[in-house]
Amino acid sequence: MLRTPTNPRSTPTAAERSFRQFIRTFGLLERVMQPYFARFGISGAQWGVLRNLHRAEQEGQPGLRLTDLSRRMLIRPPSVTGIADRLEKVGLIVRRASATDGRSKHVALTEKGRQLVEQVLKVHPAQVARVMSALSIDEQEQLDRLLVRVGERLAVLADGIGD
Amino acid sequence: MLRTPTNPRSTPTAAERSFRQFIRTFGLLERVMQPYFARFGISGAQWGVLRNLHRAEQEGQPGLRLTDLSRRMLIRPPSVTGIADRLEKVGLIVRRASATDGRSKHVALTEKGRQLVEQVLKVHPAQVARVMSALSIDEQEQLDRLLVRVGERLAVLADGIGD
DNA sequence: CAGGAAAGCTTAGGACCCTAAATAAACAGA
DNA sequence: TCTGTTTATTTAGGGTCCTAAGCTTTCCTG
Repeated sequence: MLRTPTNPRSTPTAAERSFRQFIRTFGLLERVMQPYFARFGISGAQWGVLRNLHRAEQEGQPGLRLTDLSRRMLIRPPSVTGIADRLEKVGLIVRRASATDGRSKHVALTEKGRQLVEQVLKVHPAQVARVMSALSIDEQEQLDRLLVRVGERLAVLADGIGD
Repeated sequence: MLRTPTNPRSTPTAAERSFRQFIRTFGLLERVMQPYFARFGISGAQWGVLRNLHRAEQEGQPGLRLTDLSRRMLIRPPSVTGIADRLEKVGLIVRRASATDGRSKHVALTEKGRQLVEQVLKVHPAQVARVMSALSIDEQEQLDRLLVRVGERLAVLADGIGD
């Protein structure tokens, strides 16, 4: 009844271990970030929208289409619709019809939204550092490079799905 | 209107880059794994339950409590309840009252569930390898070590949440 | 040997992600 | 120009995760 040498359970490969650890660590990250964002009354996904709108503003774009947000955040358009609905309901963003394209809607920060983003930005770098300071700068760069490589592979695999 | 040297946007730190890349890469992973599991009619979370039950069986445990699953999968008990509900509805697992503790319920694979797990296990290592083969074995081990360290830090941070 | 604390599970409600399909507008080629 | 395709958004429905709160059973301490 004890494990035998031929039992695959006894020798997980490096691929299996890193794969599992990746999923595990991400779960923990969500556990930490959710209460952090909750302090500001938002969720992680909502922060993603707000931050992207803020960046766009700083680059001279007064707003973004929902499709742009979808592409930047790597989520599907229906997911963006839902997040935008909730942010609009609490007055952090506004939806406006595009002047040039009757199909699309632009989404932009309200003054209230802008202020919230700036409030979060005051502490956000410290929060990110708090998490990543488990690693040295060199190791952070190493991790980044490894994840970029895995990400590129995943992008290829994700593409090949719609057969 | 152009970026100035003092604009934080111009110099993301290694911490910020690796943090962002981690979230980004995980999103891509889900995008790839979801359709993969869908081929078997299950979700990633459901696979997590089935695989844990299968492992428990191989170690001589005929079933697991919902709380055990919650701890192994790093998710809260109510989430396990939902997943178990759906797996039970399609006949892949069964819930049974514990003989020794009136509070808890044991969950176990049905024959149908066991067969599904074995079917998935036939191709799963290859799928994991397909993703992780973006890295050499050495790099996979490096990634694992880095993620373990970040995970340990996150576990500490997650603990300190319930002030 | 009570009565309160802790443990295990579930329900309720909110936010998120996805796919599939419905609109509506823009585009493009015959 | 007219029709067929593509693009942008939304709706509908399923599955996951969370917190808060309720119920039952067990544990433990006075």
